Amino acid sequence: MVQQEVRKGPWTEQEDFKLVSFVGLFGDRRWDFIAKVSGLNRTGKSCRLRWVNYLHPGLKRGKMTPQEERLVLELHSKWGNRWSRIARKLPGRTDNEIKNYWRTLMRKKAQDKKRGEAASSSTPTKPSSSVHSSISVSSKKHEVDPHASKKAGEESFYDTGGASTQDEGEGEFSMDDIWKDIDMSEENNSFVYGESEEGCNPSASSWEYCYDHLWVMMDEEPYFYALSG
DNA sequence: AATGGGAACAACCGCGAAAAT
DNA sequence: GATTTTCGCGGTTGTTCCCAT
Repeated sequence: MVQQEVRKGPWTEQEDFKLVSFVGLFGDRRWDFIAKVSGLNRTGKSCRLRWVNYLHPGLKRGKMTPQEERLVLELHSKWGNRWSRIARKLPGRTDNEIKNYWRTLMRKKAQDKKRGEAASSSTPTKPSSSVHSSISVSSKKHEVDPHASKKAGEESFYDTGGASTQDEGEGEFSMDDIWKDIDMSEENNSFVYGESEEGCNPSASSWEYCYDHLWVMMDEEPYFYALSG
């Protein structure tokens, strides 16, 4: 049998739309099934990743807040590289995001250390540029702002609040539209999302989307709030 | 104005665990 | 109970963007 080649690489808006639609229909569990029926030539794995890290509603985007940064450091010291576990304590953040953040932080630290050593052996007065103090990594790039944008075309696309300003033609819809669309089709019966009993379906990251359209944590109370509150 | 380096983000891969058959 | 399939996690790499020089 001739198998269609599996697509890889960046997702298009059309693909996103399809995926969101099918997750709305079948829930965010049966990835292999969704990958097949949706006609996306993607693996279930790829679909899941895209959903969890990017399309999942309730995701925060933009730079980590100082509280989140602190929490990540604290939890990492406790649990090590248990990214998914750490992510569960930071509502709206994904393990991938935290992992990336941590990696960047460590790299910065390493570099800084190196520079510091080099400086002390040659020109001792030279100040090191960035992160010497452990936490405040807030870089010049993004302010502490959930709406902080990064790449052009992305911010508006995934930021449910923003107007769509995509500049690379092709897709004419935004995530806003996608969610509106889903909402419309689900409007009458909560969020179809998952055929689980209560109309709520525990997702991989232990979030739930319930009748009232509120995302709530499943397993433990959001540590984040406890700490920052 | 051009360019090089660093930071942030997106996505893939491999492996192990859990669930289904 | 054994085998197969699917899912989730952690590690890694590639790409894009921004800032400083």
